[in-house]
Amino acid sequence: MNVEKNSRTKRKPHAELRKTALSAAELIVVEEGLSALTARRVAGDAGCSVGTLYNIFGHLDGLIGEVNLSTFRQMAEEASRTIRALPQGAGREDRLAALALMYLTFARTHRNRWAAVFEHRPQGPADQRIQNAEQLLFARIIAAAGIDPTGANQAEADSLRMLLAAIHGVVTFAINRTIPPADAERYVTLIVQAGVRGYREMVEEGLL
Amino acid sequence: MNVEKNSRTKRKPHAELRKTALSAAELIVVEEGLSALTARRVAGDAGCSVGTLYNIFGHLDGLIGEVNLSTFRQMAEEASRTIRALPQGAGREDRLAALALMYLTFARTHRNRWAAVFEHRPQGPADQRIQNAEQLLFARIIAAAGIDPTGANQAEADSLRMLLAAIHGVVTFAINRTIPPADAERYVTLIVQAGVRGYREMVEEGLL
DNA sequence: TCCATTGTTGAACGCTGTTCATTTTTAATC
DNA sequence: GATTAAAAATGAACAGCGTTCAACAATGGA
Repeated sequence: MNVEKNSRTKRKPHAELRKTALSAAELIVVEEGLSALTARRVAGDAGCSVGTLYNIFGHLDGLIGEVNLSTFRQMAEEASRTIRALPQGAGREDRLAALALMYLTFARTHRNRWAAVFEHRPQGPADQRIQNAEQLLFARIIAAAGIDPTGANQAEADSLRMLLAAIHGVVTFAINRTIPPADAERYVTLIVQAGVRGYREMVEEGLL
Repeated sequence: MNVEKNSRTKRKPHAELRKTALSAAELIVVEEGLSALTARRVAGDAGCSVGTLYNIFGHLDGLIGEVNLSTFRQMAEEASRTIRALPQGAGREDRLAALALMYLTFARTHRNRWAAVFEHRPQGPADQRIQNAEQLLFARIIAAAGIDPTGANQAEADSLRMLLAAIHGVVTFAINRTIPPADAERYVTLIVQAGVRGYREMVEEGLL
């Protein structure tokens, strides 16, 4: 029996309600996508009022940012797992291909969460914490590719950054434009190979 | 009975207001972005009521789709212009690089219009007319690259499609993540060169 | 017990897309 | 012109959105 709203016998500490609301929000995003996430819906699922939600997160953007940050961390963890699982003697091409395939797999298995990261366009300045998580992920990938992103290798690191953007583009099209799964994996691998080989060739020709 | 079988004007009764509303909508998107486009705003600018707008376009998605279709056609025309301006003896790499740079330039000079195409996520099935325009643009680019997209060259056309997705990814990051203009152009060119050369190398090695 | 502080609430505000009964305009008939 | 039926235009109304905030409840010393 649901005791009326006036009965606050089970008061939850602020931190706990925060976690409850976040879990509720994540569940909504996972199951129904970002567009289903509304303040009233989260409040209802978390068992509090909209006002309380705003006391905790300030704006709804703050809550969404929190969900996306969680997604990003999950992705970073997945990347670390992939890197650790690499064979000892794997070359740069194989390493990057493995990471690119991981990204494709992540986007597919966590479709709504992944999409939410790019669908969400906050009004104000970009969330610093998400940018930090993003940079950390990039740094790990650059390290995994065996590149020291300082001094003379700056250009190499930058070009890898562009390769990652390219992979993101291919994955985006693979997700949104209904490309057959087998093809998508082949193409993601292809773009990595083409990128690495094309880059190597240009270095050898002295074009870079 | 109102029977005017021969009257062309009668077939599209809203023709004039439709154009006015569309121009108003495009202006709003260009100057303030897709998020500023609301039914009441367009109705006010076009000098009609919201109801009339819905009589013409059905849903707001229909109006947005119309704006995006216009954007796509503009882009396709720009692509044709770029292709026509190519030197006679230009190779595939140069041709695709020119088109990729055109895409980057278009995204930058028509930022809000370009963004609207990808920000808009219609509920129902994808707009067939936009998909047609998209396919036509792809076909032109494939032709410009000197590929016959039939029979044995199918794989080559498909890999080019993926290269275009990659370019889109790089342009997206260049637009949204504030990469210095000079770098963006360099990277777009780079990804084309790397893609073409990497692909060629793999063909020569018999990997494809 | 009193009180200041802190946490919670939900009605209310202005906005959104969308609908539809009502009114206005149109055009063919008399 | 007058009549009239069909077509087109209207805008108030509805449900839902993010967001605010005066009012209320709970807490923890004094």
